[in-house]
Amino acid sequence: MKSRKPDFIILQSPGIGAGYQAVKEALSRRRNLIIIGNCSVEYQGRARSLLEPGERIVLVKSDGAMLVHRPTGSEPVNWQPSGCIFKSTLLPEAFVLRSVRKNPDESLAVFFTEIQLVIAAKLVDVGDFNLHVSEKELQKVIFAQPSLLLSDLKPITYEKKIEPGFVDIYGLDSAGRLVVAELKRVRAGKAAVLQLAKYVEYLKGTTPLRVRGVLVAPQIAKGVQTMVLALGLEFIQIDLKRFAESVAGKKDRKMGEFLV
Amino acid sequence: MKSRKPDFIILQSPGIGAGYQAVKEALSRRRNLIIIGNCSVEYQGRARSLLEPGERIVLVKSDGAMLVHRPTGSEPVNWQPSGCIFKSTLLPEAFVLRSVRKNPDESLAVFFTEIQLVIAAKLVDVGDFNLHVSEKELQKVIFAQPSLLLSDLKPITYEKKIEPGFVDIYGLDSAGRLVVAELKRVRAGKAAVLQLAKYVEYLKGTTPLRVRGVLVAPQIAKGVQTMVLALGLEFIQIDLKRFAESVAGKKDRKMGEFLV
DNA sequence: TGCTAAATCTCGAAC
DNA sequence: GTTCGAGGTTTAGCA
Repeated sequence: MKSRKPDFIILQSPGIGAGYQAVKEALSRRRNLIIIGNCSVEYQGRARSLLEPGERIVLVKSDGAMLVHRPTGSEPVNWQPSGCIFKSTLLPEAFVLRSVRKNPDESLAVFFTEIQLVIAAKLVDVGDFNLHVSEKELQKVIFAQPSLLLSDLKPITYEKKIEPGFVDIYGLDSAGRLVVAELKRVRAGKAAVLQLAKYVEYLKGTTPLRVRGVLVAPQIAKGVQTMVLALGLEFIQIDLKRFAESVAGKKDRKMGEFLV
Repeated sequence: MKSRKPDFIILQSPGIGAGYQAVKEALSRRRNLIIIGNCSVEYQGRARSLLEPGERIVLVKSDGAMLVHRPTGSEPVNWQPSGCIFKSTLLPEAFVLRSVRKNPDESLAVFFTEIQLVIAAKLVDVGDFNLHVSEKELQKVIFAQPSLLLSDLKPITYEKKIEPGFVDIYGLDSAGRLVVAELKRVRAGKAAVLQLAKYVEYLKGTTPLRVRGVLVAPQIAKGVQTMVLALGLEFIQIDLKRFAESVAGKKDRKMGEFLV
C-alpha cells in the first residue's frame, strides 16, 4: 500500500489576521480549504439571504466551489458553485471571504469574527465514479431487451421527441399497435400518468395506428391505478433489481469486449 | 467580543486504528466530524454507486447527516441525510464508516485505507437564517399590496388550490373579472404560460365571471410573449428589487410591532 | 447559450 | 406517513 506524504497546513485558533493570511495563501495555491469559525453570511443574487453569526464549517474547493455548512442538515446553508472568483479582505474585527460570479450575477460573503481552525490541503482524487440504474439506463436496457417489459414489444426508438415532450420508449407490439412507454425509477404518481396520457393523446392525432400507453415503474401511488384504467392506459410493475442485474450484465459484456 | 474555548480533537495521520477510535468516540458524543483520507465509497438504495479510491473530505454532522466531498464540485459525490444510524468497523486494512436509514432503505459505506486527518468539533450555531424574495414572499407582498401589480386588483386569496394545481394569486378587478396571477421569480417560459392557461381554462368552466389570466415575472422568454397574447393572457413585468424593498419594509414593520 | 427533463434531488407543508 | 410543489434547486444532454 502506497502512502502519500500529507501536504497539509493546520492552524488552530490563528486569529483573524493569521487566518486571513493562510486562507489567501491557500486560495492562490488552489488548495482545498476548510475553515471552522464564528461567522455571519450574506448572499445576494437570484435571491438574497442573511445568516446571523454562529459556528460553521466553510469548505472551499480547488475549483472555486464554496460551501457553508451549519452543524446540522445535509444541505449547505449557503454556497457558490465552482468557477467563482474570491476576494478576501481583512477588516479591524473580521476577515471577509467573498466569492463572486457572473451569469447569474451572484455574490457570497462570509464574515469571520473568530477562526477556530484553518486547514489547507492538496488532495489527489482521480477515482472513477459509477452510478447505476438511472432512468436513462432503464431506457437502454428495455430498448436492448424489450421482452423484459412486454413479450411482444418491438422497440423503434427511445427518448423520442414529440410535441408535448420526450417519450421514453416508442415501439410496436405484435397487434400492430403503437406502444408508448413512460418509465419511472420511483413510484409513479399522478404526474407520470398525466404525462403519458398527454403523449398518447398527441400521438392519436398523428397516426392511424391504435396507440397503447404503458406506464412502467416499480410501484404506483395508491389511487392512481384507477386513473390509469380510466384513461385507457396500462401499468406494468418492474423489479429494479432485475434491471440492475441486466445493467451489470451489459457492463460486464462491454468490459469483456474491451479486454479482447 | 466573547470568545469560546474550542472543543476540538485534531488527529493528524492517526492510522486507521486510532482514527477508528476517534471517530467512534466522536459519533457517540454527537460531535461534528471531518475526516480527510483515502477512501472508496459504496452506496446502495434508490440507486447504486461505486466510487473508486481517492482522497476526499467526509463530513459527519451532529444530526447524523453525512457528506462525501471530492476535491472539486459543489455537490457531494455521495451523501446520506440526517437521522441515519452509523456503524463503524475496523478491518485489517481499512476502517469502514457505514450510515444506514430506512424508508427509503439506503446505506452508504466509506472504506478508509488511509486517514490523513480527523477533526471532532462541538459547534454552536443558533443564528437565524433569512432568505428573501422567494416566490412565497412575492405572493405575500402582492397580496398585501396588490397595487404593486395592478392598480385595481382586490385579492381574495393566494396559493388557492384548484383542480389543475395551485393558483398563486386569485382576486377580482374593478371590472368584476376574476384575476388569476401566476408569479415567477425568474424569467417566465412556455411552461409558466401553459400552467396559467390551464388555470384560466379550468376556472372559465367553474364561474360565470370573465377570467383574466396574468403572468407576472421579471422577464419573459423570447417568443413566449406571442403565446401569451394568442392565449388571451397578459404579461406584467415586475422589478424584483422593488419587491425586495417591500419585503424589507414589511419585515421592519413586523419587527416594530414586536418591539411595542 | 438556451431549453428540457432527471435527481439517491432536498425540504417543507398540507392532508 | 404520504403527497405535492418549490428550490438561489443542480446537473446532464442536446439543439
